Amino acid sequence: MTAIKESSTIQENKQYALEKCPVTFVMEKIGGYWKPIILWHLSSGMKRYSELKREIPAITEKMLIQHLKQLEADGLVIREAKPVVPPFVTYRLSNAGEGLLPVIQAMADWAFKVKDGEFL
Amino acid sequence: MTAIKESSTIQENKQYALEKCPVTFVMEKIGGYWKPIILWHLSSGMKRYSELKREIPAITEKMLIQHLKQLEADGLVIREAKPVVPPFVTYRLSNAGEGLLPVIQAMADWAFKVKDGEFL
DNA sequence: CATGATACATACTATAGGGTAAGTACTTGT
DNA sequence: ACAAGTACTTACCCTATAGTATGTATCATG
Repeated sequence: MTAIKESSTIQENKQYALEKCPVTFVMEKIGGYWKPIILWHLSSGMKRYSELKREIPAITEKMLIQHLKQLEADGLVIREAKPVVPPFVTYRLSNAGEGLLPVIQAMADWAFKVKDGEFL
Repeated sequence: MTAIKESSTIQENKQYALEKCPVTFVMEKIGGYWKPIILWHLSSGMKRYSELKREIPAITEKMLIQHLKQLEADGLVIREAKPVVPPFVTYRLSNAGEGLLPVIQAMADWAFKVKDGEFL
């Protein structure tokens, strides 16, 4: 039954969030600073690890690989490695990852509207 | 000119993010754990502070007021206080805040699709 | 035999965000 | 006189996230 304790932490309330707020469910997958940027760059197609590194110069390797792993674990991106040397590894969006593109697009639309002063 | 330093922190790259990734611009406004939940609850109309508190039982007063202030500062919600005692304060979405509803909706749609196994 | 390229891993530190607990101001009700 | 309700504020702590720096395996090439 996994009762919810009175003293509430984020961990303990994830179930609550899933039930009551699907938005938070999404934020758990693509929240944080770098994930949306990575997804944004993968939306234009499959990329090598080193390509992503070049296209997002500000990211550190630790952040890049860490978030790629998490996105993979969450089923949003697919990693494919060719057993050659030097390594050849590519990342691309899964079906679920592509399903996020409308979200990304809605965000981008809103951002541009704000910048164009459309809400003033 | 505010040149961008080589050693990059999130702060220093906010400009980059705004130019290159509108998604991050959105995350800066509604990222974090509680903001989307609050917006979600405000999407059904104007609410009193105490109503929000009741509807989101897991949130602490500190978090609630802190994020309401930030959302207000970002122009996403509008605060209205009646000069009575006990205080009567309401919060509602601004135009910009309502402009986020499609984003919220797109997120919710995706979350439900994931839960329904539509991407398997 | 050292260097470079690729795709990572790991140890440590710093900062931001969230959580706990308690206090404040003002007035009505008992 | 005291508690209760509303909308906060403040001080302190703790953890999750981000950043810095360095190390690893493999093979090709000079």
